[in-house]
Amino acid sequence: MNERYDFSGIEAKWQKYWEVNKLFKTTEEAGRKKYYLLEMFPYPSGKLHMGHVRNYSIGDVASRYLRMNEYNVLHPMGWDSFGLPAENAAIKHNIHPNVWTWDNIAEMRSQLKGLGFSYDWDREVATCHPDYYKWMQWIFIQFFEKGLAYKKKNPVNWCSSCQTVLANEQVVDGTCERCSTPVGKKDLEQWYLKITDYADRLLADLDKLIGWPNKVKLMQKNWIGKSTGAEVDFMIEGSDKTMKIFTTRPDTLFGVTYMVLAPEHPFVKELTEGSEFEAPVNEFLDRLQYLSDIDRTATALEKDGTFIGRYAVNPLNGKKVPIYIANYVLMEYGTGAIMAVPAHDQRDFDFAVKYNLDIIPVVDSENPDIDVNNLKEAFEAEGIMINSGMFDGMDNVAAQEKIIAYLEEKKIGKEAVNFRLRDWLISRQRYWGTPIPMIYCEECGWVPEKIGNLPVLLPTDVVFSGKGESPLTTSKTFKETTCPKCGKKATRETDTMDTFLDSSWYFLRYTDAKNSREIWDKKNAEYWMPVDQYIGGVEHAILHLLYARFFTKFLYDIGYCPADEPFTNLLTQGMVLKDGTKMSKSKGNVVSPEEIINKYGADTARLFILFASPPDKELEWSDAGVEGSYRFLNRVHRLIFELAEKIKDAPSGYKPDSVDDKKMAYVMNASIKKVTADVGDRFNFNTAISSIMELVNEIYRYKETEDPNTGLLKAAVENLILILSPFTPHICEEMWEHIGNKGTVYHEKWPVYDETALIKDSIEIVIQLNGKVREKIEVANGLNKEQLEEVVMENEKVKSLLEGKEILKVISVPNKLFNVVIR
RNA sequence: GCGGUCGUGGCGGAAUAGGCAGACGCGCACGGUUGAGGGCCGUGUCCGCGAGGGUAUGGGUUCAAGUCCCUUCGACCGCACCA
Repeated sequence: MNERYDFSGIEAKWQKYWEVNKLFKTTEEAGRKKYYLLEMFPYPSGKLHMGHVRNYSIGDVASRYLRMNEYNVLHPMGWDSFGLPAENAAIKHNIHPNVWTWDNIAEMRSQLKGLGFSYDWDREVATCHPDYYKWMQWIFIQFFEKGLAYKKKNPVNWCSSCQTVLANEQVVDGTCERCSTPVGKKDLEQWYLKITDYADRLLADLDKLIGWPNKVKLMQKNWIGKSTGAEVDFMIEGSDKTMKIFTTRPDTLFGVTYMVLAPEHPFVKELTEGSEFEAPVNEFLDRLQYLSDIDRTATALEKDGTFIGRYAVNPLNGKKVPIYIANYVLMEYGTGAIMAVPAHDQRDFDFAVKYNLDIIPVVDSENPDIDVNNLKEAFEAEGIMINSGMFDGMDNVAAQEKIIAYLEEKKIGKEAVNFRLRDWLISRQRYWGTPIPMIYCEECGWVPEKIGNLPVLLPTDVVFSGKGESPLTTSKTFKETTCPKCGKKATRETDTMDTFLDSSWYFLRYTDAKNSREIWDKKNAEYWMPVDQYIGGVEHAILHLLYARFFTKFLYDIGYCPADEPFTNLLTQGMVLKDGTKMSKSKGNVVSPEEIINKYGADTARLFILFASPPDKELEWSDAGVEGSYRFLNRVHRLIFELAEKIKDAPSGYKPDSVDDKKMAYVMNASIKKVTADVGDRFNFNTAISSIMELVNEIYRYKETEDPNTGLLKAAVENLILILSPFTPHICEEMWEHIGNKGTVYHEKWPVYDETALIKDSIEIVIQLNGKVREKIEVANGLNKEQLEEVVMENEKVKSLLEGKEILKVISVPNKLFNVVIR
């Protein structure tokens, strides 16, 4: 150790030591308490950004802390390495996606190592590696064989810029989540995963996830969007068709004054063909088609529709009501058709007002200010049934059940549940993804590739046009094959999988990353799963986390995963901001980790990023703050360098005698306690670090006192290095060695604090009058209520404050405060 | 529009179970060390001369409120015609 803090020398030295000694290698050890700590793996875009540094610094502190607490910690890292940027780079720079991706991985891996993160690199995975996507294909085939993967033709979201379809989840405000291009519709035959079969479980099991932020659970809940109600059949006059609708308000059935079909509903054409209404309906449909998805879903969009010339019959009261098509009814939700009750639904109300349709109230408000016969807006609250025949007078909530029972009895409807969640469209017309391992045979239909033939390798003889169709179709060797079932000529699926599939199970592969015989040894999954702590950005609250839960449940069902939820605890870290906004190239406010590491070292970068803000909140980047962290490490370094000689021959025990000794011992033990709680229980690294700073300040003070106890000084120095080591491991290794230790601080046990040192002889008591602080006094520790009252009342200042006042009440809180209520 | 989170010094933030508001750090000021600068060390730093006041706003509960309840204002996030 030099007198000067040579961070680059220190960091290179210890990173090499860790690597040579395989310090972070983890093996399954039966009987030892395990902890699976996982950070979201990155997309290898080129270089790390500050968000990565934050994510992985949080994880690394937790990992190192847990290891010092003798957990067997699985802390892996890998690459979410399929995806569009590689392909776009290929088109732009004429470099193969494979080359581009692996170059980036090499660069980012070395950056991660340069930050000193304690990963077990022997378990590294990359989703673009055939050893990985082989098992991705295997999982897909399991889905197919269980009937959960299917192909259907449907109008799908199409991004004209990315030239591919998008899942519903990837459409944000009507635009592509990646490039913000307005998303259009295209009728295509695509592969889907039947996530809707798991909707109920995905919803119900959210309750089990007590270690997840409520915000994330709520977002998932809303996304799944379960609503309960009824399906009701309405006869269409002069047709053999029945119009099936879904409603959450069966109690309002008597208030139906018109019906609406979604414009895309298949009935529309049939019911209008050849009639005088065909022309106006087609005109309306043309007008709608013209609108983009954004316009169509905009809030401000006015209700618009047209009568189609047909009538439906209300099965409860036989009433004839007109059928409309309207822009506010969606084909994708429910049955694509609704009953309209303008009196009790605001959308229907708006539409009825515009087209001068009847408004019939069937629920009366108990609030006298609301006249349901003269509504200014829909009355959507609860009330008493009216105009509803045999149901009149009932409470409308109770009436829902009764009406459903009646519908079921008459076989005109039934109780029904609807989800907002749709099946997951997983086909992508792109190259850089896992080939879908399916083969189409004229005789046998869609047949999965034989397991023994996996992986279906990505061909390399392809053309990257970036246009419309999967590049795989341009391969001369890929498409033509034979049917695995009947042996006849057949063709391969040329689409690839959405990369979100790859990331839906990587955490399981880490448990046995190099297994070439099977996806993983079930014993390993049994040992490590579930992930105890998952850490990543909140931007994955819906997509990735929902898909990962879905995969885990499926793999659980087929016996490959011991847990039916993947992540016990979830920490969603906040964004890294600069000047109040997200760092981005276009804003020119990016601070690169590389430049910070070169200037101050990895330890300073880690320390600052953990100190500046609690992990789950946003972090405002501050160059001055980085300087401060660097200054602190220098201060620690100087302290240890100075004291090393002094404590060399110090005794290993100590007995605090003087007031200074006791204070030193107190701060030392309080810091250990605080850091243990903040890191171990709360993930509040910022306050842990401030407590370590207080310890450093106290050691600085104590060493200058008259006769510092060298044994105590030694203990303080050792404990300081130990509790600081998860945050800034390199400098701590160096200091640990410098004060005469062999080996690595990483193998040391986390220090325990001495509770007795935290008991002070005397305590400062706050004295309040009517809740306002008026005086503070020192009293002996441990006085009970009565003793405390006695001491306080003897106090001269208190006596004078109370003079001439009437004491109404006293509140005595031992070791804390004393409040006198006076008049 | 609906749902949620959150408003604390000049700044990042602390106050973990209702009990001393502003820990720790940044910045700033002054002093020391130094040939100077930087670095380092020390002192001070919510407002007010003071009594006192103070956690966006106004109210409530309580002996006691940053913390619990309600009002208003503001910021941010998610969803957005889901029948």
